[in-house]
Amino acid sequence: MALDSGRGRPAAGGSATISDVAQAAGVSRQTVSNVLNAPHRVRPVTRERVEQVIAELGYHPNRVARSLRASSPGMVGYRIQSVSTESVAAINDRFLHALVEAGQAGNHHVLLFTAADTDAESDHCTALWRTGAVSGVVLYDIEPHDQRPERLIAAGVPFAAFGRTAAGTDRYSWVDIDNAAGTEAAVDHLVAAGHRRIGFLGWPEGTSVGDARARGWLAAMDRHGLLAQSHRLDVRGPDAMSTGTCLMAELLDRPEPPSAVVAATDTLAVGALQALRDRGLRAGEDVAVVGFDDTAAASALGLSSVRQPIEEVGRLIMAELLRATSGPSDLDPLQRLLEPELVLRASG
Amino acid sequence: MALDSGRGRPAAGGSATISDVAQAAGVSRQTVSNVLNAPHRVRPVTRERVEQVIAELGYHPNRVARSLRASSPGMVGYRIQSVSTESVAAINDRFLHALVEAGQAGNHHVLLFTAADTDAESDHCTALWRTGAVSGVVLYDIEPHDQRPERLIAAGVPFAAFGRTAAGTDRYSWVDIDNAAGTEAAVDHLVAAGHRRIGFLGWPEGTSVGDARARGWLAAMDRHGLLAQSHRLDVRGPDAMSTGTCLMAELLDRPEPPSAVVAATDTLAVGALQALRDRGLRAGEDVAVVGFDDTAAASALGLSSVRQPIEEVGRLIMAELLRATSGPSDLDPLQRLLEPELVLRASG
DNA sequence: TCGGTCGATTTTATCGTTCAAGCCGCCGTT
DNA sequence: AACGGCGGCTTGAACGATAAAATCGACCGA
Repeated sequence: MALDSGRGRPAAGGSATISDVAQAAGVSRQTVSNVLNAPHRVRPVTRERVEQVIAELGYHPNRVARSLRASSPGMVGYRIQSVSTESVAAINDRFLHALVEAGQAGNHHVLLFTAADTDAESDHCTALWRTGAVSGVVLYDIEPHDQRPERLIAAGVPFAAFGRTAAGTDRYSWVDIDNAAGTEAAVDHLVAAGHRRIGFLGWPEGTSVGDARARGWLAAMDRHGLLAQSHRLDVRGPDAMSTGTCLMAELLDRPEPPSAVVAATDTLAVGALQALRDRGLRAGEDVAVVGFDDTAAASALGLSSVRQPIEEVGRLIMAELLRATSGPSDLDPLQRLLEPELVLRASG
Repeated sequence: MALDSGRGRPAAGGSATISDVAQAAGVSRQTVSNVLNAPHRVRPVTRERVEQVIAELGYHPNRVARSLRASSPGMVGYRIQSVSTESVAAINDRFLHALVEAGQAGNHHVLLFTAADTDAESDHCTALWRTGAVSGVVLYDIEPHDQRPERLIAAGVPFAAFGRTAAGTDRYSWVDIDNAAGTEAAVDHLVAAGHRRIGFLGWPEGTSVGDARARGWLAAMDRHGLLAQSHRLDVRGPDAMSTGTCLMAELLDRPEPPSAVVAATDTLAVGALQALRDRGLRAGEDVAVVGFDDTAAASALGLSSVRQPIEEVGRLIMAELLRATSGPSDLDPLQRLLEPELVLRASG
């Protein structure tokens, strides 16, 4: 029988190492390793003996050592944003959950960090990658002129993004929601229900998501030939419930108020519902309201809303990142636009 | 000048290693290491030369290798829960954010994982610890008869918990909110405002958080001698907005309805507000409502609410966990009860 | 009987870092 | 001049794992 060449500590304080198992089973470290990673190379008799010792000692291979050898940490970085006190209906937690779940399926974990702004985020991502702490990072909520993609490309950090910039999108992997199609679907539905004057509650111009949702409303209204009588029903403000209430009130005060509104987020839509209630109007009967994101608030309030397949986005992004980092070489980056889906409830 | 005994690859594909720096600066690896970790041991001239080479090569010490050597991964595990579709106002994201931020301050990162239930969570925590992936874990939302603490103690996994079990709390570190004091404060405030019939909207019995909040309401009502006329104003249901609406409606239908209610969560309180509106009653004028958690929804709706210092909880838990894992030995576990604070708004 | 192939296992080297011990030269002391 | 001490640096070993190469015996065909 062979002797183990490693040190002979008998599994004292910490858990057992591969050398402990090797020694106890009377084989070499490598054979133990093979039992775990390439069982077909080991004779069944030996394998069973080793497996039994592994069970007895409660041996679990050390991830850190494995990562060092494999020069792949099995980690993906993600910046957790500070919680907004404005938005009453966010979905980034759904995204994160999907990311973690998909990562786990591919034997990767998600490592969280915080950063004050996107510049600090880029720096942190770069540092994490340079120190070998992560094999790649995930970016959330990319803006049209976001600096993050180009910075990370310059630093050589592998990444995949939810959302995309205005330019250079062919150079990196992204998954995005067809936000315009979402608001278009909302308008189409409202038109089919007989509405003609359909307002839009949106964010101020300049965000990728907000602009796309506004564009969808505009395109659909135009397609139905309703722009002439509705082009002034497009109102904007920051993403807060109070904004939704104010903007809706403003629209209702018009000489020709809308009979329906499409909101860029559930937060704005919930605010709009409030404005209706303040005037004794009933959502869905007097005025139809459609939100965006299908949050818990929407389902609780019976608010129709456009649902993003955000879990699917998380899965795709993680799968793509793992493919890119563990894969053999540089294939074409994934660029995928997913369709949202209108969920109908009492409000419209 | 000495030669470096390590291999001589000139920093090809990946980033530079400590050996590359040593070779380029004409010193040994250990000297480079000392420049970074114990600068006082290195002569200023040498130090500057090495520092310059470090900057030129863009060298960043590899965390994985460092972790292996130090046998401390610099990671803390945390289970991210699946997102509830019921609760419209959760605060676990605030907790997680605080945790990550506090960890970063102590050079630790948070590693996320998912698990179907608390048993799976315990197993995953144990596996993460046995494989050396984390130096400890954080538990969220401990129930009275939660199995997690004792399981982790049995497995030897270091942890710190938000919340505590009914028994054995002296054996582990926890931070909890004095939930009873929160609802007591709410009742005290309402009594001072002249209310006598004060209802309670809570969860069914059996949860640590829910029971404590109910207990606080009961204790304060008793202390003010109001139980006789209000003991039937305690209604319970699952934590959903619709529940809040139903329960509130039920209370309002009583022959002697409450003039104020304390809710166990903002979700229930928001539902209650809805019930008031359905009957044309005004919150804060006709009926006072106080929620719990001070979520974004509360501030958006002008709902008075009991605010948990959850960021403080996150900071304390992370600090304690780092102390316990990196500390020299087993000091007494931290056991800390924090006071919540009543935030007054228009609803009461 | 000998070279060759193959399967099972061991040996060696390596991932990148840091701890512990060793070496060398300089200074001050007696 | 011999010695101890110390600052500054290098050397060797170790952390725990795995890829690649080497070893060894058995089996096979010529």
